[in-house]
Amino acid sequence: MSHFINVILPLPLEKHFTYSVSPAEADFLQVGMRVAVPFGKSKIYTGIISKIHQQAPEIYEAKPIEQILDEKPIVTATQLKFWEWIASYYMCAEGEVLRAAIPSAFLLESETVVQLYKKIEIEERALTDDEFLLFEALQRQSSMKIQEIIQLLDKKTVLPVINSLVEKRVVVVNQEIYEQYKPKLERYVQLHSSYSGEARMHELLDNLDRAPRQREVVLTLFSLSARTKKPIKVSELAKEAKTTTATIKSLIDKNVLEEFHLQTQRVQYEERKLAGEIELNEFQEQTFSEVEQAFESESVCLLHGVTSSGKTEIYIKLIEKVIAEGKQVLFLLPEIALTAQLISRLQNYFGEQVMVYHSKYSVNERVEVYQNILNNSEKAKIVVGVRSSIFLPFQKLGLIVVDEEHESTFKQYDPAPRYNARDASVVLGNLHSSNVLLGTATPAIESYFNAEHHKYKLVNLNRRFGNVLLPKIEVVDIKEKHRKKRMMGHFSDRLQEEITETLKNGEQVILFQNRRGFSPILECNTCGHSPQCPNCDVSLTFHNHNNQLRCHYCGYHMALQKKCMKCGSPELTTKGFGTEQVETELKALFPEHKIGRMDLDTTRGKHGYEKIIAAFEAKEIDILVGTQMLTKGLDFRNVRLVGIMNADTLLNFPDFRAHERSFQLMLQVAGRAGRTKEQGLVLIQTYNPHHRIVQQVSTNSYVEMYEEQTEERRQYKYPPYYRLIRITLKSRDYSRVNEGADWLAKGLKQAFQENVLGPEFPPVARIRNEYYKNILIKIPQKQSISKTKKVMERIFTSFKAIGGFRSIKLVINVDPY
DNA sequence: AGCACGCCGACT
DNA sequence: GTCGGCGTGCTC
Repeated sequence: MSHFINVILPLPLEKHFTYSVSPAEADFLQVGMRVAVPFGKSKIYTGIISKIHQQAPEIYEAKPIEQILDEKPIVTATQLKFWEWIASYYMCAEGEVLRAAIPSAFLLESETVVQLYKKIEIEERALTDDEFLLFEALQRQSSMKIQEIIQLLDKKTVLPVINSLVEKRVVVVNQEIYEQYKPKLERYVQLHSSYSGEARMHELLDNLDRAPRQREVVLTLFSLSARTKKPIKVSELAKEAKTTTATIKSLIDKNVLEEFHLQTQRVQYEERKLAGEIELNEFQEQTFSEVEQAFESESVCLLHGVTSSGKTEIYIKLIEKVIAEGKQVLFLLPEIALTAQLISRLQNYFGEQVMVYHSKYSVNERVEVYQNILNNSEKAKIVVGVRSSIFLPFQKLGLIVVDEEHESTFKQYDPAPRYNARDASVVLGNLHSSNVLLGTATPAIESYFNAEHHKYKLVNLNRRFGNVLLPKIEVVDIKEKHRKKRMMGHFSDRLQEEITETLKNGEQVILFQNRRGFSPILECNTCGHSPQCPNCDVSLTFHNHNNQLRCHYCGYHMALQKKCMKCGSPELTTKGFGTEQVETELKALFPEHKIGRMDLDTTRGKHGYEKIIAAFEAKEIDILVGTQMLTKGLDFRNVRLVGIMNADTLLNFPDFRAHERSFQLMLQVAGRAGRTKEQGLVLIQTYNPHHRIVQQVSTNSYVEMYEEQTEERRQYKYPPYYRLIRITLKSRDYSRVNEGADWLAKGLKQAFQENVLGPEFPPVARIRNEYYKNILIKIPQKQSISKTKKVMERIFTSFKAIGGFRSIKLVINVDPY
């Protein structure tokens, strides 16, 4: 009886692939293990076993596997079910989910390398120019990857060259497999075995009489090993003996010492004192028991707690209970870098039981976190991470906390799977029979809607911690201020006044400037032309710090032009203003105060955020100017004033969620003010002081905002009443996109009638020389999602069957955000 | 996705 | 006339 396995490959292919295995292999293998398999002509991929069976495929012969890569499964059965759900709900291949779900170091892949054939005696004349070039290069470096050869020869098709050289027996082609995960090894030393025994030791010390440094090292080693009984690290010994590793090395070379390696954990935390018990105040206590009660009847609970009401303490108490039951906890955050404060609070409380998982970790660090969770190790009881942490191999998940649940960063945009970690964690919670807590000061309309309609439980907490008053919010009408000439640049007299006042009292100021739609561009005063990106349909934005014009979409950049590129006029102005301009104006207005800026430009690099935040906390900065980043969970004690430079750019964004987002953003920024006893102040500068959202922010009326917004959404058929699926067509060929989009929209309209919108060009219709066009499908609540998707798939299949459309890429975004 | 096969334009 | 471009099809 022959045996087979089905394998998921990390490729955007719908199917699983079947390989043959020997009876012994079949006996050893388990679902969830990795195998290396040949795929196509010459490539080797890592796949995950999804099924072990004995049904021989009928129409082809299964290839045998190349290699078994694991001794036990690295993917759990629950994960496989979860992947299946993600793939079907978000309309992508399971292979794409696999790519996103496990650390890339687990997915070793083969790469074609070209090497010289052993004994080469060739007639150089028999080679073409390209062949000779490659031959020469291979004499300098022993092996080359295809990509390197493409660069070397500067052409796209290099395989004919290589094949011809193979035929001429000049080179050979090999498949090199890269195991990417390298355990971190620490160097240890011990006395060489030949020196055991007292006599030999004395002899050794005598011999080292003339080398006092080395003698010292040996003596230190004795005393260290007597004290600790543990293996001695080279670095430790060097430090203790006050010598360099070179001295130790010479002892190793002399065979006095013996070197060995032990695997260590890369992800380590310094030991810290654990914080004591957390005392909940009366309102937190009340909320805590409400959440617990909620979990008795419903597995998902939405915690709506005003900013700085102390949600974190409640989370901690809940987590504590769950880990006491021996279960694991997943704590999801929108972005790690911005929430260092929260992480250290969790670590202070739970110590080594907390593990952090995010994209700035190296591939190796991620493997270690993954394995700790897989083994349900004590070090990974609580996992704090960004959206991709929903894919970690939890064994027994007891609670998922989604903090700042309204954040759009929980939705992955590119590449597939385009999942929303908040929504997916509800499904994940289901698979684990675990509870899910969604926490935020400004719930997403969808979440609040679910709570209202009894899908989730709702718990409110509307007291700030320590009974701090909510900040006073004041709206400043800048249209009027302009009329009365009370503006200095972008600062109203009112804002200047309050900044002065705040600084006088030694308190700090935060100024918020939305970047979107406000990036400065260069414009010609004579003809109105502004420099465009050659690859995308956008104006280049001006970056002061390096005098460059830059494209946000493709990264194209050029030096700042002195003359208009169209008419040659030297009169150029920068239009629009961003954080940089705010900063410049501030420096002029408050020259004697330190001003800091926090945006994408200043926070680049691994510790960019931390530095600025630390400087602000240490009061080295008086006024902090920044973008969205400022809204995320930062807890500054000394901020009295928060200024929103211009609310209108947020409100006028062309998106059905613009109002909801503006409300959330403004309220979140406002929450940064007055976190201690004194009441804070928020000034909102706007041209539309009577805008409903501005009013609702100033009175902190979430429910009112929710009701108005849902009514609008109902009327215009948007979520939460309708589900959305957006299809984007991409192609280098402009007319092809148009034709394809029209065809597809027509087909979809036959099935879904008026619930198909478009096709429409997005605001930026060309990116990296590819044209984009969107079609939007609205799905009424009553309409079955799975049937809708089936119909869509069918239409896509006939779309792809049409000759000219095959080169058009289709991007499907379910629940776009 | 990656790679091979097959068909048409700009160069010797 | 070929070389090199990309459209088309397949991968267990």
